[in-house]
Amino acid sequence: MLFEDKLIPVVKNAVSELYAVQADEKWITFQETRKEFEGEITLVVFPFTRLSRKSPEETGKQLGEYLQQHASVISSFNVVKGFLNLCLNDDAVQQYYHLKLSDEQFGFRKADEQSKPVLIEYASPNTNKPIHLGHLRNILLGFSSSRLLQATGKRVIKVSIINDRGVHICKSMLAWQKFGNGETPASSGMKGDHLVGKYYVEFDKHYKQEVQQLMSEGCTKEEAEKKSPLMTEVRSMLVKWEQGDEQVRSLWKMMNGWVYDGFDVTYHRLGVDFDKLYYESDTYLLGKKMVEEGLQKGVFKKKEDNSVWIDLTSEGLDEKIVQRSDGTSVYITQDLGTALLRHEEFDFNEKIYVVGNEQDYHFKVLFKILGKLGYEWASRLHHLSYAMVDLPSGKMKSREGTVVDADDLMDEVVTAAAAETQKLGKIDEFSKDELSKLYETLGLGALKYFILKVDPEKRMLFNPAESVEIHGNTGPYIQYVHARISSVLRRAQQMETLSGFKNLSIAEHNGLNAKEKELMLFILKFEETVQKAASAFSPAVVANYVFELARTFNQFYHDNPIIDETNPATSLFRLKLSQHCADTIRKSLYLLGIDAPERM
RNA sequence: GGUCCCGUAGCUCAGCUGGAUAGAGCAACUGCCUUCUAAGCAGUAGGUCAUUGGUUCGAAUCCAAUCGGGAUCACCA
Repeated sequence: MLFEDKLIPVVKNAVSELYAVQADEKWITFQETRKEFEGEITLVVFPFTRLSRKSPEETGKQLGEYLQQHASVISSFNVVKGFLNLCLNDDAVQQYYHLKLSDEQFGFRKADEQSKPVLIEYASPNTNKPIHLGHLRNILLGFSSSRLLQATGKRVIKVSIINDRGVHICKSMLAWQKFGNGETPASSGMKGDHLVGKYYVEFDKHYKQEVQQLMSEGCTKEEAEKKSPLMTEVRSMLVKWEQGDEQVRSLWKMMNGWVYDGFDVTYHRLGVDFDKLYYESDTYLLGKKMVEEGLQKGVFKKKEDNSVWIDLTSEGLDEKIVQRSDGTSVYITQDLGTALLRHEEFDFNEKIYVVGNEQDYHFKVLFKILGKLGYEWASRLHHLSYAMVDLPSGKMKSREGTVVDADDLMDEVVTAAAAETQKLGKIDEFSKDELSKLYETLGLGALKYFILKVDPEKRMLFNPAESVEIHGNTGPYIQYVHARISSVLRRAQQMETLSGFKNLSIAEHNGLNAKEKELMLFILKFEETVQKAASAFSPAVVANYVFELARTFNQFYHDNPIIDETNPATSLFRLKLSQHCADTIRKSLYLLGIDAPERM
């Protein structure tokens, strides 16, 4: 809460002077004054009534008088029931505002290059199919969180682990060999990840036919799935891959290469990136040493069949296998290995895994095991869990073809943004290139905002129609305010009387009106919003803030002339305020990975 | 069945470290553009904060139980 540091000591003094008691900070709760009352900050007085032995109203009055006299930031007060509403002194607000906003980086902390980094892992796709809506929430969340962490002064390293090996990719490879007729992204004009995805589907189709066939010959479903010649071939392909068979490996490299090219296009269009990519084919064998180590330490135990387990029943969890009876590693073995590898590589302070909440249990176990193995950094691992994305038609299911493809989705939102923009027509001054860039900015702005505004741990409903909306609580609404302010600033720049405003370090103004003051206070709240969002790993906090900020500006704008204001001092003041507002919107959107257009 | 997450307006979501008469947006209805971008602003209407009990001066917020939705408990990843 703004000004809280200044007010808390005064409240403490008030309590000790008035009631001869040492005040506990827990008793002091400030909140924003509700709109219908006068003032900006409210102190809840109920906790003090037992000290004063007076009614809440009288206690409030006593405290209010004390604060008015002893806190320079308070100009007046009023008491409503048990609430002491404090009015901030205009001068104090202006002073504080100028102090804070004189720093162009207001709200962002500089990274300490000496500090240990924070690793954040997101995206982590499989290479057998293109990126879809579910990944999108992951990627946007991860990327935005990385910016949030950076803004709080942390050194951030963005990583991804690509699940590039296993049965799934063998299925695509086999289907391509059998039915592909040498088709390539170049020959078909298809994006590589989509092409490989097509053969994954193709495999499934033929495989199902085989299973049907076998079942009609009297097999049970399980038998049929085992006996299917295609599946048998896949399994032997996987074995060959593990043995390093040259033909299989080169096919694998080629097809994965197509997929990576496809992913790059998608990431680039989304505006996200990574500092380092890891491939599961390089890491899947890691972790075995740790199993050995764990056995020696007695953390794990071996069963008769040679499989290795950890017993977490005393922690309220179950027994968990960490190595198969044939000595091969499972998912969690690999994760143990990669965690250690990355700690050795980066000596990270924290590591954040952005992974869906269906893996909550997995990460609980993973962190527990690392802790038991004695790695002190295990306590600084964090699973940034997010809930699934639903469609109006229900769950997304790849088998039922209800998956929303990320590339298609981007096309749709951009097309919709283009249509809306053309309908409104304000685009005479735009070149063709500028226009297509604007459509991208707006379409992706709508999409990203729509996804990020929802708290990560809440399930979200993705309604395609709403995701391209441009009115109300949407990305384009916020972008619009930025464009609007930019337009005013451009005009001011051209006017002789106002053109110097950009160099104005301080634009004081006598007597703030309610909207001016509200806007200043709202801009000042940016700093604590960033901190709060980062510590909660929740871009939604920033999204909600910037929407409110945009709304507040529109209200201000509606009945406060800026360059049309006849008093030049007021005009300059409002220009400066508008500029700060645009800056803050741009910074907020930056944290969400959304661009802020100068014109729209 | 055990464990975990969620349940707020017709719909999508804020608010959750306890504080005032629970807020936005969409959809519906009504006003406001010869004036800095109307992708806007203002207003009307819409609520048993799933239910019940508990803690408290005070509960959407904390605790317990119940109901509803989801996830997870693989020698899959």
